[in-house]
Amino acid sequence: MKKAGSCDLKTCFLCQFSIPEWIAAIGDHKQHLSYKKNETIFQEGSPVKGIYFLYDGKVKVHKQWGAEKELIVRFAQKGDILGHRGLGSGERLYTVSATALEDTTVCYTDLAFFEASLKVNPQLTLKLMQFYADELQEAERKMRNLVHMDVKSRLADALLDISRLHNDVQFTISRQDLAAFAGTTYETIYRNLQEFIQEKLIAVDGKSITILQEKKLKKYITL
Amino acid sequence: MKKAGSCDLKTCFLCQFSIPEWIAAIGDHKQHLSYKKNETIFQEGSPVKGIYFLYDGKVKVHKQWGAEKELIVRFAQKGDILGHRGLGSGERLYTVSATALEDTTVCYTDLAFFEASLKVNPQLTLKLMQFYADELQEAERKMRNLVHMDVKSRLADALLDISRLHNDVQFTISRQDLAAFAGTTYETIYRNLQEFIQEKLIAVDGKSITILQEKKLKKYITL
DNA sequence: ACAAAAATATGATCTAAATCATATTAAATC
DNA sequence: GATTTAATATGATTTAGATCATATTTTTGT
Repeated sequence: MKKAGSCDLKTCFLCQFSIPEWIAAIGDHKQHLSYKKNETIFQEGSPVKGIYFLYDGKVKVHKQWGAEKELIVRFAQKGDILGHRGLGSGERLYTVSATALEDTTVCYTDLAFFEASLKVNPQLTLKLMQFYADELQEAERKMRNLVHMDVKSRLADALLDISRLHNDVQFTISRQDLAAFAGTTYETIYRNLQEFIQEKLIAVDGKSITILQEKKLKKYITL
Repeated sequence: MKKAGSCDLKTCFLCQFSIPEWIAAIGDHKQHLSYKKNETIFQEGSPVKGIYFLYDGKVKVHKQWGAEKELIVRFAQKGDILGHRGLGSGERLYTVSATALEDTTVCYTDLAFFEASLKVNPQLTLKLMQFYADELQEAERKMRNLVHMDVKSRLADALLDISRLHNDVQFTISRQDLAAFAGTTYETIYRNLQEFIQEKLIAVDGKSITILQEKKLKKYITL
């Protein structure tokens, strides 16, 4: 990680929902940081010192299990807030890790300033609350999928999810990460991807995946 | 469901975190409702008209899957807020159902009034946000458990969780609900409960379960 | 109080998906 | 640019847990 210039004060969640008078204060407090691919931005279990906003690049938010196993909880993109899970009523520890999937720059705010921002900007608090509600809905939907859907359906869901995020039928992701996101193993993802390719629902070229028949993929989910 | 008297204006989440001047307004807007055991308070997929606060009784918050299968996301208790998952940025539909596990009374507020309350009481908004953060952490922890822990460990976790909720090593729950909470089937729960009984970690009498050795149960989780 | 429905108990069977094993290829690092 | 490390490919084997089947007990509605 190294420090870099400053951000445009427009893009991130914090700037977008703060009152104009507060933006200057944000400028004073924000730090611009950059991370290389595969670098850890913060680690599950370590104390929360601040909140991050993704400025450029791609980040996975994930939980570790032992040495080998992980679960990817979310992929974050430009503008997204990172580290807000630490704001609960319990101990202030990150409950997830964040790792750069490509070279990434983020804005960083220490916790005290972020909490001050919440006090000053009711709109920000409200939006953040709404964002939590959305994430909670999604987490619980995924929980249900893990319990009641088979891997192939979960893979279909994951692919559509990632496609929606990228706003493109084509995107790039490792099988490993896909497995951690769908809540299964590499081998199982490999086999089910093969099936989707055979059925011509997707096309694959290296790490690049293209969704060919969104409709049919969707049918796997409502089963 | 039938309407009943009014509540004490002290217990619920809304009253607890609103400024004193607002309490009168709450009194004017709140409705006291009562539900019999097994009655549905609200149903997944139906439009959100308001927010509920559990005043007395016990409620399960759950997602349906097809006709037979469910996943219990949370057990709610006195004071707890219900229906807040519907406050996300998307369509205002309940994403879960709430069903009374015993005779229950709740306070009800229409959505407009609740949103007004949020505007008037920054403290309430902040507390609600914190509550979301906690629930999100918990949901994601459970997701990880579903992916990486076996049923026996998840059952141990569920038992400890419920015990913590009731603030008692003894509590009452159907095997069916236990299965839906641990994300597995009745039969598997039955068998694993037997094992715990054999190992003398718990004692069971009808629907009543007593945790005998909390320490040892906990060990199952950190595996 | 009684019939119908739901929950529980328990064994037998089946299967999806995890694990293991081993090449091959691609990517990062010094 | 060579070497270590990580990701991918693919078959074989194992296993946890779901499903099925059926009997008994407990609840609940009328």
